[in-house]
Amino acid sequence: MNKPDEAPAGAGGGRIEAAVAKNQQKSNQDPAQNSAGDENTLVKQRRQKAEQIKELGLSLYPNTFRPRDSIGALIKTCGQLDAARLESQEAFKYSLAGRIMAIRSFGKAAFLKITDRTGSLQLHLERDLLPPEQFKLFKKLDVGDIIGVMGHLFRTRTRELTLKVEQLNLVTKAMRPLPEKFHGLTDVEQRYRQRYLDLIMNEQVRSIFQARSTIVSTLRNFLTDRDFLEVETPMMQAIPGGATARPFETHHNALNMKLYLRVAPELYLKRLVVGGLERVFELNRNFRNEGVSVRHNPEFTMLEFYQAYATYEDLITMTEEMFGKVAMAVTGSLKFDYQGRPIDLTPPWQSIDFRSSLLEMGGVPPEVLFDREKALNMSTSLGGVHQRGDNLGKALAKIFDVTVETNLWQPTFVTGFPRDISPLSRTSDLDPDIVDRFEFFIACREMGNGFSELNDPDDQRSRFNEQVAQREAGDDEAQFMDLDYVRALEFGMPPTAGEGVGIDRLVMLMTDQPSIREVILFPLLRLEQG
RNA sequence: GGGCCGUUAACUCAGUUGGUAGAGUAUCUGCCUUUUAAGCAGAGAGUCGCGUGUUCGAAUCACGCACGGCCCA
Repeated sequence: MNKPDEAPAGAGGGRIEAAVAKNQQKSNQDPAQNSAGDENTLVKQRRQKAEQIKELGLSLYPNTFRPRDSIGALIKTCGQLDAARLESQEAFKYSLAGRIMAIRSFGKAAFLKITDRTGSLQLHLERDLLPPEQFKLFKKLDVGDIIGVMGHLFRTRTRELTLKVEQLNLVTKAMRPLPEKFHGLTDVEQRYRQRYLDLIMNEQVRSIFQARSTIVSTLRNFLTDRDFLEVETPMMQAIPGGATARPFETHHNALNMKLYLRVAPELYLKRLVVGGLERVFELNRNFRNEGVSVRHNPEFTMLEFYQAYATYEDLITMTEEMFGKVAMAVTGSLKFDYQGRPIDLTPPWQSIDFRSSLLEMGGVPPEVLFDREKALNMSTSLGGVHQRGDNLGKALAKIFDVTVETNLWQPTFVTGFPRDISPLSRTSDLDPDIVDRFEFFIACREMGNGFSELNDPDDQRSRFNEQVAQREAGDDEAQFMDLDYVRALEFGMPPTAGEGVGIDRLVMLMTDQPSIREVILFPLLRLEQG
């Protein structure tokens, strides 16, 4: 590890390492230990049991048991068989591994419940059916331990499918107790900090992340089926670009170079289109240095895809299809409820022009649409915060956010965005003030953004210059000049349409979750204190 | 950044007007070979988030801080 005085001069490395050291000091405190260093009694008792298991000649963490079956598969094949049928196949042995979630012991017999990745099953242990040392082992087991078992299936008096255990193996001893079986873990903070416990205890949480995986693979298949190439472009960028957002800064020691975490992959993906990869996509993380809320996490997942010889109108159709595929994969229908209100993804979705939406849904007087001062005044009176240099488009966008967006429950494309808030979009052939761009909204949330790409290098250079001027005027979300990107366009980019979709918000929609933190396994939290 | 709410045993939660800290689950001991949040009898378990103040006395009141949640920006 570097000592602070070895950090490159002027890099602030010493300060960073000091901060890290401070953080580590804070996080070193074990929640199960008090200040005297004594362990919690429950942990102490489990360690004693672990010692007793070792005295039986057993390892606490053997890696030898291989379950041949899974609970889910077993329920699928035998879940419908009656008691007589199960009895007739008593010679058929199953081998399973899983975590003990409940123990109901009667002294000389017991029922356990174990869970594996595919489901839960009840086990029945009888002293007289087990080798004596394995029954001794059972007496030392706790809820939370992971075991491997072999046995045959039967039905109990209440007809529950149950495995009669003929062989019991300890697979992994748990030194800490699980949360209470009935209420589970409900403390939101602890659920996020100790997501493993949340996943053990709450089946609905597991199903959210299974749905997330289904969504991501559905999107991948959708695009690769259409001949898109999946690529990975830099997350550490010397010039952050592709979105209006404040970046995180970092530093590369060996190169002594300031780097930014990307706010979007856009400019790199379009360089690839210049390079002849006419259809590309990237499904990966972006980082934006902004606050945390039910809709925002500083790192979030975005899908961006680019198709040459297409327009934003083509993407509108494609988006409807793509979301339809995802909804069918997750909910089995294009119609489902989100937070108690119906959503219908049946195409075509409604579509509205940006300015018209302000007039019709936002109650904005017509004269405000083309007057920067009036628009800024109106935005401010609605609670918007503006910098002196803010242009008409920015003012209108803020007004849109508070007046129109809140009405867009059903899926809606909004088109005709102002040019001055779209520095990477192609200017409309019909109106120089607007661009060939759409955003789409579901459940009053922006779900994605697409446009015909600006491929005129001179126009792009002047748009960057406008952004630089805004940055110099104090807008730290304005974009940077990227001369290599302009140079790439000078080699010629075919007319291209591109789109970005916020995956976390899509997962929220499809899994009916109100907060982005419920669909991110480890959402950003402040450091836990000792 | 602002407002409101929360933080009590491993977990889920009570805690009255300020008067020595409670329950259920889990744990431990004993009984129990078809239970379903198994049951019965007994026991142990606490830095009441942290700090300062008010008070004879603070989980409880006041102020500050930390962490989290919701709303707003």
